[in-house]
Amino acid sequence: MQIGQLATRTGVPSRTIRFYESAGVLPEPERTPAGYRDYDADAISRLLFLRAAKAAGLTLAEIAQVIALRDRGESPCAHTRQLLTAKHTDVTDRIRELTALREELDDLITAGTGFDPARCRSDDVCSLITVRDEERNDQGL
Amino acid sequence: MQIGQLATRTGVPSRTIRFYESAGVLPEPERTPAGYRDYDADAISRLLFLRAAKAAGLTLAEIAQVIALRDRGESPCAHTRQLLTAKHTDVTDRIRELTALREELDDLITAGTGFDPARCRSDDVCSLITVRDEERNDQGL
DNA sequence: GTATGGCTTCCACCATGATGGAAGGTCAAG
DNA sequence: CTTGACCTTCCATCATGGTGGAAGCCATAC
Repeated sequence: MQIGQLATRTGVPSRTIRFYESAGVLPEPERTPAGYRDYDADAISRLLFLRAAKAAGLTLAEIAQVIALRDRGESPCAHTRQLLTAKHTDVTDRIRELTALREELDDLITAGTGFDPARCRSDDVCSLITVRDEERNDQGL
Repeated sequence: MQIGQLATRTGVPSRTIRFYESAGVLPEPERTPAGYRDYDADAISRLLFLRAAKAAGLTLAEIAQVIALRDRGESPCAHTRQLLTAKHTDVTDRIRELTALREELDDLITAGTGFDPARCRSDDVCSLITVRDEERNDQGL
């Protein structure tokens, strides 16, 4: 199967598939006499695994580790569990930090409530709103 | 205080402090006649907050907004509260996403405990992850 | 034959969050 | 006066995860 069909079947753009290959996350496939990448069915499960692992929050480097282990004939299960557990710890830490930050935002909101809105100078306000709008334009927020 | 002393006191390299300034996350400080940056004590708390917020996983753009709000804490208004609330919502969304990810990781790890290693030798790279992903696809997620 | 679409490679670029080095100005001590 | 630490600016580079475009094969349809 050509790269376009693999892309269609997995929902991963051809471009990104080539990028994954160049990044060492996917193995180099066979080539047709014309030089086209020629994938077998295994490529689909690999890409689906890749997609799933990314959805689970693993980086490409971490995913590459698991694939490399598997390619050496070892069972990646233990290693994968180790990666998942480490990731779980990371996420838990980040949630705790974000929760603390949310409490600070809570305090700021509470402190802001009850002040006279009439003191709102349009110059001051608009500079904040402007920053926000610029970010929206830049990042589609 | 010069940038080096600020760096020492906050644990943030001079280089990074200048980068933060160029990125608009920190205000431009006063300058000595020689052109050296001259910080006041407020810069320390500002940098420490920045470091904490960064540790919480916020982007510099997001931190810049919150810092701007802190700066304007003495003249809050409806718009600033609106922005605070929006920021609060963003953080809450992020916490929810991370919590979902953590639960997914939890499930993956739990499912992997006592996992039959024989299943790892299927044509999947590691069924520890792909099995879960297939279940999720079945549910239309 | 040629138009079209798909494939190839390579190089560049985007955002994010920095870090490194070069070249030079400033300043206090010896 | 020189040395060395510190400061300045600017440009380049890194890692991450891609996206975009150009130039050029390849295969098929008309």
